Amino acid sequence: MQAIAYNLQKGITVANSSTLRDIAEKAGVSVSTVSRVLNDQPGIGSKTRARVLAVAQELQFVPNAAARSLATKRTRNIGLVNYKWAVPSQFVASSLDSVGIDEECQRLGYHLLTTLVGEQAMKRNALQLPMVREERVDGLILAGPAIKPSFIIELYNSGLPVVLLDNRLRGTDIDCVLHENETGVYRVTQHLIQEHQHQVIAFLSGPDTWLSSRERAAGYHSALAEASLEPHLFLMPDTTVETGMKAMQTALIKIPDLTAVVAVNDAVAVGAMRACKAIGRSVPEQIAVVGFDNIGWSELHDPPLTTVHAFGEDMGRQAVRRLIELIESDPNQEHARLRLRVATRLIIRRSCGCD
Amino acid sequence: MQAIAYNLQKGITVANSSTLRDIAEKAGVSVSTVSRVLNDQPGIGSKTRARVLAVAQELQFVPNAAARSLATKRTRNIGLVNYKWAVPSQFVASSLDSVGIDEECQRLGYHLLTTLVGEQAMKRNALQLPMVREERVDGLILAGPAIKPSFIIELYNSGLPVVLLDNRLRGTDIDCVLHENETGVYRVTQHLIQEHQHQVIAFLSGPDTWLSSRERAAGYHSALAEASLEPHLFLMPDTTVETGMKAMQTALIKIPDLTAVVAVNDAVAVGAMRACKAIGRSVPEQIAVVGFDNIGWSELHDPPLTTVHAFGEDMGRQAVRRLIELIESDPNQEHARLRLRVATRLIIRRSCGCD
DNA sequence: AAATTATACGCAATCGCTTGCATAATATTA
DNA sequence: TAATATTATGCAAGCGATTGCGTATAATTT
Repeated sequence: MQAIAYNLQKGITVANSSTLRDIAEKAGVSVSTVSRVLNDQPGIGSKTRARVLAVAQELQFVPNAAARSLATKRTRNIGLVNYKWAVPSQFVASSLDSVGIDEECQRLGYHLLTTLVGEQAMKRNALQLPMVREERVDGLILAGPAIKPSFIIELYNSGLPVVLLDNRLRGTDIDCVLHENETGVYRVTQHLIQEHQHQVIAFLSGPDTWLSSRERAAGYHSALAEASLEPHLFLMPDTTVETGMKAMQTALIKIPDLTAVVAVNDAVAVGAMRACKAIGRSVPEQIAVVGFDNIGWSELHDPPLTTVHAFGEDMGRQAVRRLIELIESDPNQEHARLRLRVATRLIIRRSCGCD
Repeated sequence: MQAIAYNLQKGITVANSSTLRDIAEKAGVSVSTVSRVLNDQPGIGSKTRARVLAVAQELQFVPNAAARSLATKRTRNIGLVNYKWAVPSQFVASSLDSVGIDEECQRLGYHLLTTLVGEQAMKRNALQLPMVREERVDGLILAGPAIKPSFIIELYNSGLPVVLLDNRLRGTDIDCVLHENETGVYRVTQHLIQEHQHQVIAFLSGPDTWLSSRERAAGYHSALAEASLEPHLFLMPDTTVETGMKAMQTALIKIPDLTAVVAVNDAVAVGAMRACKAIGRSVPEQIAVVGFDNIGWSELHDPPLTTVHAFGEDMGRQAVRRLIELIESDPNQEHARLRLRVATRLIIRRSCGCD
């Protein structure tokens, strides 16, 4: 093995980055002038301004976050609160949100503090969240339907800007960004009905306390109602593959002539397909199955899953934009509540019967 | 729909949390005394101490992070740098690390700043990372094998505490925490040889620049050498399902009598199985396939994947512990480099031929 | 040219907490 | 009991920014 020569110089710690004072001295002006120049404030002569800017450039000045925060009461950090699923695979769908969130933060010069909250943590007061208590964030994105209403309310009432991701709170005007759940499921259900002439279609739904479940169920219902078909709804306590399997088993027993299933998400859909396979019913020949989310694995399944693509990355981006809007807006000035919807797209593959 | 009544009081913004001064006045002592009490420093009478503590409790005092940082030059934030995969599904395996990282941070009173760096960002100097430039973190966890050596070196040389997760840099003494890659793959390969009498076994490896790939390949090699079998190594530019499929196709053509494959990770293994299915070779009857990671879906695959379980959560936890150790240790005092290995576990399912 | 209004800039306080040093209070020793 | 060593506390100067207010210059108006 050949030794690799890196230019190691640990210990020669990087020089402390320069301060406003350094710039001020070198440019022969006062600290406050420098501050004003660097913050694009008016009232500074163009000549001075140029000189200061030049020196700042030369010294590679970067403002110290702590000092700035202390003076301005703003951190330029935002917090992302995710639910800590007991089952790790549940994280999959939301990981894409994070990508969008991260990118948009970077783009807008914000930093992202993340944290997971479990059932345990949600029993305590939300203001006990470390990042909130210690005033480390200017605002929060609360992601997913599993964050408890009381938790949300506590944060919202504290005055901290908050936006909900993939969730909403009835009776409040908390901003949120959501998938077009209803339309998405409506379309895929309609597809089953119109293209494949299914008559007996079940819906495997998540908890009724989750907005996305309710809305997706609504989409299912309206598609069925439109075709005068009878709905069959199955509620599950969560939306994992395992739960999907169980629900599907129940469904198959309770509805002998079942020919199609729309699942509240892809994980459940996969579970449903496994259940079918387990009792020897082929998908999609005997039972059609469709999902929601379009997670990576849905394409690789056999048969490939027909599903509704959720643009998680865009959702994340929108949430960040809105949150920063709230943060930077004048808190005294009333602003309209915003509910953003991000469109979905039908992804036709084979599990619906298409080929 | 029934209206839901929440106790909304937006605008009644939470009272600014109390400061040292508030406590000092109420307790009739000086600010510095309060500070000393709250930081458990010696030299304060037990009586005063008790009184201060009581008042602090009563006022629900929480120190302001910005002020504290400004004074101490420490943030109690650590940064997590992840590689921004082009293919979203690549995120899956590392998502578990994050859980451990987050938990351990919370436990130790630190906060987690996360960011994704893509190829683009890695071309710039690592010190340009926003969270580093603005001194928002006390240390960094650099996760995954795709972070460029030059990037790592730049950070390390700056004196910022750094620990590598699932990666290592030859010729440096940068701390890292790693899976027991070699042992893990050695075992699973041995299993194929000893329990299933395979003689022609290929290894589908990731880029040779990735430590985990090299080490896993080494495990494969030593198991084969031990049994005097001839190795067949296939290198891939990345480790997605798609790449795995392609690599497997090549392998099947180049080695007609191939009977088993060990994949550098589960995604690749899934790709390999798909390739087999595509040309009608059954797994495990005609070709055995095993993986590494034990991601959620590996159990659900048909056949269920035999693999090596990687304890990602523990890795993350260890990384945090070590990083904080570095952060809080005296920077002048030399400390030994640490390379932590987290053991793996063989998960026998059906894709190897067991039942 | 004197008076008035703008324009540029500096002074100094402030944000909330830490910490070296001085000093008052108490305990120890001779 | 006086002298000395301890212990407990306060003062005040930072840390690195922002910002209200005052003032010397320059520009404008009579």
